[in-house]
Amino acid sequence: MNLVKINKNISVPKYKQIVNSLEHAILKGHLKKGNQLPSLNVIKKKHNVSRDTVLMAFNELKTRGIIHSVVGKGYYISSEDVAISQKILLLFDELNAFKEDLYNAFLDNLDDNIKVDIYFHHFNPKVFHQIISENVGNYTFYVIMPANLKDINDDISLIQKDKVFILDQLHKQLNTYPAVYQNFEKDVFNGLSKIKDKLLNYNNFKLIFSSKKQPKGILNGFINFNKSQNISYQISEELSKEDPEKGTAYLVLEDTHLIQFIKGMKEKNFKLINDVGLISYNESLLKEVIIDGITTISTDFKSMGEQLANMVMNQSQEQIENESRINIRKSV
Amino acid sequence: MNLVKINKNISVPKYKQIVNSLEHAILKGHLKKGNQLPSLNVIKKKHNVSRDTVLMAFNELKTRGIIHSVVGKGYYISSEDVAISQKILLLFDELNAFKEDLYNAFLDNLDDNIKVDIYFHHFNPKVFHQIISENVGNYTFYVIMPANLKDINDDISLIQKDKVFILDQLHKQLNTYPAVYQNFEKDVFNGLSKIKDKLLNYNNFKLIFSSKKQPKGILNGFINFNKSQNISYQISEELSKEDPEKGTAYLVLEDTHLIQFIKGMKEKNFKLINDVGLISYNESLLKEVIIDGITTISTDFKSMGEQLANMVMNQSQEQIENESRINIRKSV
DNA sequence: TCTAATTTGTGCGTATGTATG
DNA sequence: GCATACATACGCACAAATTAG
Repeated sequence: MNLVKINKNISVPKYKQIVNSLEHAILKGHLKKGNQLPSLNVIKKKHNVSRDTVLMAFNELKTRGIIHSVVGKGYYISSEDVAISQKILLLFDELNAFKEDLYNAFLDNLDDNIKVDIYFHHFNPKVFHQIISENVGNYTFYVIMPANLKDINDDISLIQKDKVFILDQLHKQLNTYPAVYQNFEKDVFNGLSKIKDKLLNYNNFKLIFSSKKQPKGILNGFINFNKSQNISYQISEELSKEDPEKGTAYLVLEDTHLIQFIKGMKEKNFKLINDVGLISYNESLLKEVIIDGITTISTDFKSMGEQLANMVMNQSQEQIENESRINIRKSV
Repeated sequence: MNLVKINKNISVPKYKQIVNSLEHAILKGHLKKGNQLPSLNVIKKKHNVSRDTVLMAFNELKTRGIIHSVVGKGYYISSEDVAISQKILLLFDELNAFKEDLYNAFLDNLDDNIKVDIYFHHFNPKVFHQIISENVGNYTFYVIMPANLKDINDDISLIQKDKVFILDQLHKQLNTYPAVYQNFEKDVFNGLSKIKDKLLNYNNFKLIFSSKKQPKGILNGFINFNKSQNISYQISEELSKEDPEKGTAYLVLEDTHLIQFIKGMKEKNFKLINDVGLISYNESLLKEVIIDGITTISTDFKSMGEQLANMVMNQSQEQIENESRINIRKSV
């Protein structure tokens, strides 16, 4: 068992590398309370470092109460409570309102000694590549939201495998990584199924879907639901001038389209439920009080953050399907 | 391998020649991420230049994020992207929806070769201190949103003075720094003045103000306005069970209170304008379509981001008062 | 534990050329 | 022509971190 690893070519000081590798060995259970450490001279010889360098490392561990020394005998593990300060790289797609709940829930459920740095790839593969390649080796864990980016497997595989966690969209290529992901197809299908009676009152169901940013699962869930219920449906990138059309229900993904829809409704003097139906994607505070409340199908961002935090801290390798909820209100 | 070339007879400054030749070496693949550079003294001796000249070159590369240094060890390549000309540290208070417009406008108006890293201090002075002290010397510019944090002058003064820009709240202690700031007192006073006729229809005006997070200027502007118009007013930390009260206008700062207010209104069967008045602080997409639109007084976050970008790129040392708008709708 | 060598980081003083008004 | 500011360059001294012997 090689407890200590030293690379003299990197910028991390040698004594710190010794500390780090011993901490790691304790964390992995290779060193237990009461175990004797290799002597100063053994490490010195084996790794070609100065005796003082090893001593510096041991002194740091001693002042932190993790090891103790017995004169004439050696150094022994006195506590397995290493509490090493961990750093997490959190790579989001973009900064938007929905990140707030997720990020705050993640931080709230992490230990205080864990530091989180946020980066954004803005759906740009080059930016993604650069962020990963420049930070590989600098963090304890890497939490990555790939969004709709494909062909990022090469980048991610630069990182030590058991340090990676995937968030939100879990593509097939990333299927081997632990993840807290959203099953969009199921979320939409199940959400819509819960209000299928209401939806059957409309003679058409329209999805406003911009394929650039949104996960394809939403599209599939929408189509599957309509086929299963024999509902006639349409898919469109944007709201057209004719929208909202009487007798039609709408599933609207972006809030800008939501606004546009409601304005159009007011112009035409349409009433929700009576004339048109409206479902919005992803919950936000204010949707509860728009008109008589807008029905939303939404990722539970708070639970996503909580589960992610637990997963990272326990170094669990599961793939957890995160919840989605439908908030049924008087809009459909 | 000769990484550095200096010709003292040409007009290009020596330190720039060092920068150029190192960039060239990275482009040619002679220097890779993690490689150690020759030490200051080695280059000094070999090329017969001053140690300060080499230091100047290394400092430029450091603020661009291309190399980093470790005291007692040396300089190391941290990024092979030599196209990056500047790196900016952007220190926000917290991640929330309002940062979206600001951040995107900032990025859109910056040159492509400028990199921006985001940090959050979460209103915690210790976190603030740590972020500053860990990153001093590593960035070309530092954009800081102090929020309501006081006693951060010592931290900020660790940074070279002409590299600092202050955002949003400009306290007296930070008065000497360039800034894009909000004059909250004026924003509120002027905003309210524009609808004073409407406000005079109510017999009381209430501000829901939580002193922990919100800038005091809002409070002052509110009080000044009411005194100038002889309007009776109240200030409260939370909405009480009696709220909303008939005949009273409300200025509500947080969206959670906004929701609470509207729910209370519906329970009591109150109508906006007829029974109560409502003004919300800071614009967001959906407020336009809540009931018949909610009047908002709002910082113009987009313009804030634009002005900030111009300011940083021109290294302008002004203090710019950013606009605020009142969006008059049918809620008061 | 002590000494020594090497490294970066910082501050101060000085000198020179160049651009600006 | 003169005064001023700024960028460039050099030299020296000392502090703090790293590593060796």
